[in-house]
Amino acid sequence: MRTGSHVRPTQKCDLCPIQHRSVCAAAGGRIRQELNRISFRRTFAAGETIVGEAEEAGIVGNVVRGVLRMVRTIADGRQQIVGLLFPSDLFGRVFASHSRYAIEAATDVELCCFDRVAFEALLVANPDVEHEVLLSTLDELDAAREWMVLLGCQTVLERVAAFLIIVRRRMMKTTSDEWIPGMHISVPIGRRDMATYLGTTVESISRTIRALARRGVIRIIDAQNFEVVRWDRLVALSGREELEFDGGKAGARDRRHLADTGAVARQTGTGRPVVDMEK
Amino acid sequence: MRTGSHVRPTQKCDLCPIQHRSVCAAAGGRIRQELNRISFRRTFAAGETIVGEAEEAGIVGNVVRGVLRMVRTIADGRQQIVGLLFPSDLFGRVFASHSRYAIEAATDVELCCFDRVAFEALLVANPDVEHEVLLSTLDELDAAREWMVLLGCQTVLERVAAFLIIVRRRMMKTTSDEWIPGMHISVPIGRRDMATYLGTTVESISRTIRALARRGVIRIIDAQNFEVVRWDRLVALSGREELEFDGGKAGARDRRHLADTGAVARQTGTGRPVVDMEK
DNA sequence: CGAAAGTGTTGATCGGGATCAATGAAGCCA
DNA sequence: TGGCTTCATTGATCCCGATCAACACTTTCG
Repeated sequence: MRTGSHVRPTQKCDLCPIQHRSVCAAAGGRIRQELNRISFRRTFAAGETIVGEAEEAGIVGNVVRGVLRMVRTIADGRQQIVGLLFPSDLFGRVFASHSRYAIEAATDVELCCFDRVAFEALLVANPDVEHEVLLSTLDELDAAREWMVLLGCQTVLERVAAFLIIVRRRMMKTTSDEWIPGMHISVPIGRRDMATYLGTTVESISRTIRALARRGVIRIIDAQNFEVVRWDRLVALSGREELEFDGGKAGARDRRHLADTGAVARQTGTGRPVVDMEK
Repeated sequence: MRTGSHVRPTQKCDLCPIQHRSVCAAAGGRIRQELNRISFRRTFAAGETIVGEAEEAGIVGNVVRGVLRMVRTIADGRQQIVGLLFPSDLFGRVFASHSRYAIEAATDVELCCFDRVAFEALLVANPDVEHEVLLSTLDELDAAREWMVLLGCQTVLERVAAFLIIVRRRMMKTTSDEWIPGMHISVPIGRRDMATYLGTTVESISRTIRALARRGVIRIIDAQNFEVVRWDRLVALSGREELEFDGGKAGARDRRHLADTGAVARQTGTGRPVVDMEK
């Protein structure tokens, strides 16, 4: 008994944990099969380089499992992580032959890869898919700018608090921010990467996390796992009453009146708040 | 004597100084006329707000003349400029009802505006134009990440040097970086905006610019105009031997070997270089 | 199994740049 | 013309966080 040719055989995409997210979710039927055809899985161990800095970047793709870091190294060896990529995030740079930063495995990772040129051709041939890529690029741009704010004018304490909040959101695959008692945050990367992402040092990261625990905001389970004891205080310490990091649509509050009434006026300096880490 | 209806009358786009740049350059014939139909010009004086932070953003468009700043204000009044927009840059956020930062006139500006929803419809109906928007969004993302590096791990001196280089490139409408003796840099914004963009203070900006002059790198003509005396040193001081800020495609050098051989290894801290501002 | 390397923590010290303060110059308007 | 505001600059001081150093603990590997 033969099955009709119109019955599609089970394909690797059908078993993919992220098939309902990212560009894959937007691709139906024919396009899905085309993606399936040109994709290939690769795994990398923590620390391996997927794409070297300024190297010819032949592949793009999705993170299936694990975390990637995008890292820029400047002349004298200083480094800055410009983004972490979690499952369902796109990695690589479409429509440019060279990446401007290295893409490395921050943990063991599993990737769904496409030949860059083939993927670009698919995008151009399928405006719906390209539209999804545009939407996700716009979200990444918003997130990058939020990070600029963090790096440009917030304290290390605020950066760490914001980082924990973001990690929770990304690891929990949720966009909601309600707090469940005993909520757990599992940070998938080490102090080094945290420091390189937050524009600070491992020592400052360590001290700041300890300070959060001492203040009763979190409880340290081990170096990578924390229990959130006071979610509200964690949010407050991040320096923003609303957290609009990635994906969340901003609230409607208009802050212009602050400047307009002169109640705050434009700041003279960076105006970093005084915080006492010791208590 | 009547002209044939196939002869298109002169339209405002035909007189536009940026008609050969931005999305307009990619739009030919019919699409150009459609853009022409839905666009409208508006001017704002320096300091005026085009779109308030987190406000319903009904318009997007192109900068025709002048400079816009995208500024984020956090709870206690601290601010960070997350981008400056020069002529031919797109402003506003397509495919989202709210902007995450205010868009303000940094100088007197002239804008070519579109109703956001109408522009989005045009993009969806014209994949070629949407493709151009994707390309420019990807470039903006690269630029935002370069800025993250600057804010995250570079000194104020490096930030100021990099800023001057970027301003020169954007104001001169060129992507080339060759240096002409007596080259002039005209900074269109004041110390306040420079500080808010560079994540520092007006005092530090002032001191750093003076230090550059004292070292013979630049000559100060007035507060906003400088002559570049030593372009090579300015580039060196920016902390990068190649300047890949916005639009420039990265060179092919691969720096992984540094880490791989352990010659530099991964930095422990931010490793900011020691510089003596006084000489 | 012991040496070596990597990771996280804590203490002591230092410095780049923020903050506070004061001045001069330039634009604005009644 | 003179008060008023904004802007740029310079000096004095302070402090957050980088740096340097030491140590415990874990993992790796010959």
